Amino acid sequence: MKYNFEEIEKRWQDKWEREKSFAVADDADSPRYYALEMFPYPSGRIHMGHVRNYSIGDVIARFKRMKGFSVLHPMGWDAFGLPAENAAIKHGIHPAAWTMDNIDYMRKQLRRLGLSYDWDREIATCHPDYYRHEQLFFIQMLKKGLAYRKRTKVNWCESCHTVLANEQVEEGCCWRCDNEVQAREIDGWFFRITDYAEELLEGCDTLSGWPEKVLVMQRNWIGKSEGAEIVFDVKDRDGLSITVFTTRPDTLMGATFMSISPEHPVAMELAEGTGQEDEVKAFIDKFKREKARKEYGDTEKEGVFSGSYAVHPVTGDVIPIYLANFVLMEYGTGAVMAVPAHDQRDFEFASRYNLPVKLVIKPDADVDGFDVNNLEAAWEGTGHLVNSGEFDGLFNEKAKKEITAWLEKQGRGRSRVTYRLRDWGISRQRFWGAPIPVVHCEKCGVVPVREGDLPVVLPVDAVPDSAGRSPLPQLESFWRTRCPSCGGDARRETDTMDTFVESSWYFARYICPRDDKPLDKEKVDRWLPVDQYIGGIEHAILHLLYSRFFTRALRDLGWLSADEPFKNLLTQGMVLKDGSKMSKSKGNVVDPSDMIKAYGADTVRLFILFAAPPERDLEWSDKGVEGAHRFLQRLWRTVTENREHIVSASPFDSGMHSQLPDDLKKLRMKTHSTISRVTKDIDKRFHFNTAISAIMELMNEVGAVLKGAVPEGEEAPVLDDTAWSVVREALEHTLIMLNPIVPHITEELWHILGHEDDLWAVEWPEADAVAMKSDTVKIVVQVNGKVRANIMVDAGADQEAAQAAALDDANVKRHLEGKQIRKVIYVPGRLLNIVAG
RNA sequence: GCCGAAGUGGCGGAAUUGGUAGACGCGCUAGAUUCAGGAUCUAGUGAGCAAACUGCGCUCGUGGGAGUUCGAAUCUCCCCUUCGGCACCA
Repeated sequence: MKYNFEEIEKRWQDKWEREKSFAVADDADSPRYYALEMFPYPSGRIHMGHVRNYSIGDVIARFKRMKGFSVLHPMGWDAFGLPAENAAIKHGIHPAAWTMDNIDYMRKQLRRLGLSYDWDREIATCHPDYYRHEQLFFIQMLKKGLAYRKRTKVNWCESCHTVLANEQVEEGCCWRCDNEVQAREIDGWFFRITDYAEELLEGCDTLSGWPEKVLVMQRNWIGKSEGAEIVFDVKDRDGLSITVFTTRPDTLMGATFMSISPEHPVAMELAEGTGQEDEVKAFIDKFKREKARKEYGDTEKEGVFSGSYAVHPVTGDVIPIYLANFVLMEYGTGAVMAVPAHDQRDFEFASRYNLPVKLVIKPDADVDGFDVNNLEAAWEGTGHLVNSGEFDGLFNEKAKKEITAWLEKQGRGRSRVTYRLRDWGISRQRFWGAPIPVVHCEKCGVVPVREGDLPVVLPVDAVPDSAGRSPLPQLESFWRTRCPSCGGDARRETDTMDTFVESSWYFARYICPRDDKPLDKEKVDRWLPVDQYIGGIEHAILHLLYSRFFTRALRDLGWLSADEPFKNLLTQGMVLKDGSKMSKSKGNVVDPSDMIKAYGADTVRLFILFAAPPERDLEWSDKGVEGAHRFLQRLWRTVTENREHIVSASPFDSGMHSQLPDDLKKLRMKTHSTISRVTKDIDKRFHFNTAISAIMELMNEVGAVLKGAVPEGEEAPVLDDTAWSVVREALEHTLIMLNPIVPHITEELWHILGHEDDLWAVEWPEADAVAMKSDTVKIVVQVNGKVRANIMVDAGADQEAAQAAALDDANVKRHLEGKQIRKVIYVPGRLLNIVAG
């Protein structure tokens, strides 16, 4: 009987589809488990990264199902996005048609992998039935102040007439036309994610099922820092003051000048009437040009004197105010007090412009190369305060609090927490996205679309023009509308939402995918948070942070109760070929479909799960795939060639274990220790590679038993009924354990062995403790820490017995010759170490 | 620069709590089968030393160096390399 994987895989896939085998009931009694993989962008074809992601998820889903859980395991499409627009421009096809074609093709590819999805729950985010709910959320967020509109600077390409995302700006130029990108101020929509900064940060501490790496990245991204705001009056300018933010209020007395961002609103005002106007204006212009090019990061620190002075809030000293290119308007207050003695950036700036340096914190211990009178670098460490008047002698960490308190009392400052996180800009001047559901009315201003009028449908009779411009602002049938408030002429918003908005709540929609309302709270609360989320590390910040925010926003709108969307997260590594990421430009792409055609889905799944643990990068190996295929061939032959004997053998009665001959006891021990090992590897660690290798060992042992039973000159093994029973037990458990990994071949062999039930629905086995117990155990004997012998002792042997047996060993004797035994360490069942000298 | 992860045979990777380093797979070598190739099966496969008996035995070895321990891939410290993230965040 030949292993015809193509025929076998198709037959089972058809059956699963026909019978909706993996559809899950919402109200099942059994415990629930929500297994989810990041849904794909329908780019055209699936790639190996998808295969890996979805194979991992499928093993978990199938395993949990066999463990008795009701498993929710859905799939869908992150279907809005720029590639569809590019394809539209290039091929003159509507983004919707292109996207739907891709979805149809990729759905077939996923089905061909035998993934156990509940396809009835499939969603595509470009469908109005999906995004209409998102539009409702938007309106509710708008009413709650969580969505708002503001004017802000963006990357603008004049020749393409569009805003570019940061990642589409290459060295200051448009990625498409190479035109220089300009900074332009335009209106855009934002989500107030900063309102949740603290909660998102604290939430990180509750995510014990997330990789530490991702949590670190999220915490850094949120970037909380605690410090103080300090108000400096500007000299001779009545009422004008500048507020700075600092994390080092303890160094206040060392402030010798002030640096403000060239974008600071008072920059020009400071220069007026001082004779510095021209220089300041030139500097600001230059800064704007360079900023558009995004070159800063390692640009040299530059600045210019503003012409004005600030008054030190404690000493009353007058310090110059500079414009400095490294001060960011977006962070803090856009102005800093410069303490060159204790901040490296200020130190460099001061050195360049010959500004005074005042040491106010003295290191407690002698520091190499530290000279109070001749600083070579800023001292950013701890120490005690000097040159600080009444604060002298304080430890600097304590001084932070005291100085802040002092300022507060004087009304010159207050403690303040700042976050690096900015509000989420969701406006896109693109066509292929969910329309933002508001209208602009000359009388009423910005008015949300009435909830009953949703969805605002993206027209299917328009395409982007050849330059990539969205057709919406020109499409009168789209934008011309009436104001929901006054009924007068109004213009629809033509911006669409960032596609990350769709992926911020799709995991909740899967729970009630056809519901008329966005979310059925009762159902959603039953399933969320997702028990296991699986995807690439590249989403460590964006998608995962947005989803965490959106979940909270939905919670506060009353749509669900969860705080966090994903309880456990597994970030899988990349699939590499020849040491680097597969890419068209490198020409090292391996197409999953080619592999499935040549070896079958089971082989591809087996290889990809075997080659590396999930979180690590995986090196693709054609030879390795062949090896995986060989293993399945061997499994196939072992079962089919011995089919008759196995089928007629009675199931093994575990009560008979003690009466088995040693070789069969050994095989049973292997069977059950493998069950134990595989269960742990899949359930606790997701280390499918070691689970598979353990099953391979079991197969090797079955093979050895069968081979050993082949009489001289014959081909088939000859065993008695008891032995066949034990072999049957081993092989059937092999099929069960392999089923989540290679579901088709195991299902087929299961039926070949006469079973009529579905293997995927069989209960996951428990290891038999009796079978795993052995009468004797092998222990290692060391002399002075070096292995000198392996001996067999009774399983319960005490140290005395083990030591006696060890001393009986010739090699051990030899190494102990002429030596005194000083100490013996005994680890029962493992080792005996004799220390002698 | 800062933060994080990782360095184990020719390769992918194992090693549960500090207890036989190299499981499993790939590759390679030899043999069986074969006209041949492929496939399959058997044996071997970290580096060395030693050995014409038989069984073996011995030394070294997890990026480098120190340390803790009866015992270290595993724990501590220092250094090197690679990858990833952040990058003037005041």
